[in-house]
Amino acid sequence: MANEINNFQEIISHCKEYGYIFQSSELYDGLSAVYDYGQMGAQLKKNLRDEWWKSMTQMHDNIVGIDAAIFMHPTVWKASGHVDNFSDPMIDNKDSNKRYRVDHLIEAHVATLEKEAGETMIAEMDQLLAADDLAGLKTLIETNKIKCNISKTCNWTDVRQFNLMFSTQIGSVAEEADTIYLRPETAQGIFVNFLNVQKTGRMKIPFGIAQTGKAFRNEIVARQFIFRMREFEQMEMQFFVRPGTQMEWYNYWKDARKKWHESIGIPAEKLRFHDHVKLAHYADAALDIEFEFPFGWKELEGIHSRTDFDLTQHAKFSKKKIQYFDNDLNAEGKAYGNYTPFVVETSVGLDRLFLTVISLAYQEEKWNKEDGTEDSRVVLKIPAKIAPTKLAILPLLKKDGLPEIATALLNECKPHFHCFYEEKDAIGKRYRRMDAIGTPFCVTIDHQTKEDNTVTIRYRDTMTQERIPLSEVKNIVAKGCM
RNA sequence: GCGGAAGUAGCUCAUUUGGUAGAGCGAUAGCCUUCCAAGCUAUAGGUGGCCGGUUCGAGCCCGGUCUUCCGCUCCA
Repeated sequence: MANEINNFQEIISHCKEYGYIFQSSELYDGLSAVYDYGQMGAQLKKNLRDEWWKSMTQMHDNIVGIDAAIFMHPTVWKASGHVDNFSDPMIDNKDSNKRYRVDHLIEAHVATLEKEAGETMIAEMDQLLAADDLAGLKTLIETNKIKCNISKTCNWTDVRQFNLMFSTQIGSVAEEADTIYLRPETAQGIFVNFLNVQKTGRMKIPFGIAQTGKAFRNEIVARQFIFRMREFEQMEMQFFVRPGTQMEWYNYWKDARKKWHESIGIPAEKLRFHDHVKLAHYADAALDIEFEFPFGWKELEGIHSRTDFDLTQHAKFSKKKIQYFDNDLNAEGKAYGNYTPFVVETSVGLDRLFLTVISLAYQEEKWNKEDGTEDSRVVLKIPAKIAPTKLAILPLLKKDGLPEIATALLNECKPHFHCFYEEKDAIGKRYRRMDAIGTPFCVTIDHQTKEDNTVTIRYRDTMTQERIPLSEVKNIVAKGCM
């Protein structure tokens, strides 16, 4: 484990040194748990996003993609339950440093009381919660001598409100009614557009709506590099199904999503399922696809069976009917008719996926050269199809007409994939630089090229090289990146 | 949020008890060489995270603060 932690720090350093990830506002000492993607990182992230987008929307006839706004009507978050569930009064015990949700603490205490006294206390608590009376809640806890389970003391901090949603105002006048939130999840943008997409796209159930985009959570503790950030990007797809079939689709997507991760080079043994025991208020089944990060097994993607909770809630809060008319015939030969679809959600953290790919790709290699001396390199073995730069074009010398041939090759290739051209420094050094940023293919133009129109192609992962026709470079690299 | 550790050049680090900061690698320009970090020359890059205090004098001592990592906690 010590090695792995060490390794994790080296990955973080490497990400910075080679333009993958920088801390946000580093010039001003940084902003906690916010990161920027650099020139290499932005491209890798885009490639991951594109790969996901293609697998969802292009490869499934019945899934379409949308791009909903980050700002949404405030009532959306009341309907979704985020206003109630995302902002909880909390209190800390100063002796044990244990933090409790105030309502949980009081409810646990109530469970030890007589029925009548308990009900009185719950009623009092509800009143205080409704009035946002934080001082009153603390008084309630203290007068009833509610103790911490660990320290067995009543040494409490003040009750504080933690709201995991960021808020801001729309319009220039700061009034209560104008407060809006930065979305804490992208899913609601899909739910509120369910009818728009279904009707304009003439979608038939079962069908899905996919979306990628930023979401924001004011985490109490945000840490572990880009694993838990305050601003992060989700890639999610809501799959609308006929009520009663949700478990079938839940299992379908569970397998489909794991296979997708494997398709971008994540080894199966580094992935596992983790079923949720305690379910969220909206779900009837939920699991995580976990990856073995350098700091342990952690959630990479969530698969949730969200029932009809979200659509029902939005129908209720908007006072509009959100239903689907299903013309398919059931076993009795009658149309299924009107119903509120059930939803199976797949939701990946793009930043987590990025971290997964980088932590798998990062390798330090050592070997002995022919003369017996030791040699080494740091290489990012990013699968070719998601690597930020696909091909480096390197004239062996920057004279004798070699740069001209190289430039012509560059111009031929760059409309098709991302290339990098370099004529400085010894060839070995240039190879190492390409290893460090994860370029899967290098092509070197030398004097022989002028004679027989062949070049050397050098493979990042094996460091082997072979002679290929100059005219084949584009096709070979393009094929290697599929 | 609590506790622990840390912050010196792009990276990795040095700077013995307080006396105005160095190296290796890397980078840039040039020469030479040419298939796996070669050589030579030159150049750039740090108000020691930031603010304050003690001191004749602080990278070093003290306080605060920001950031990161680790453990706990939290994660609808």
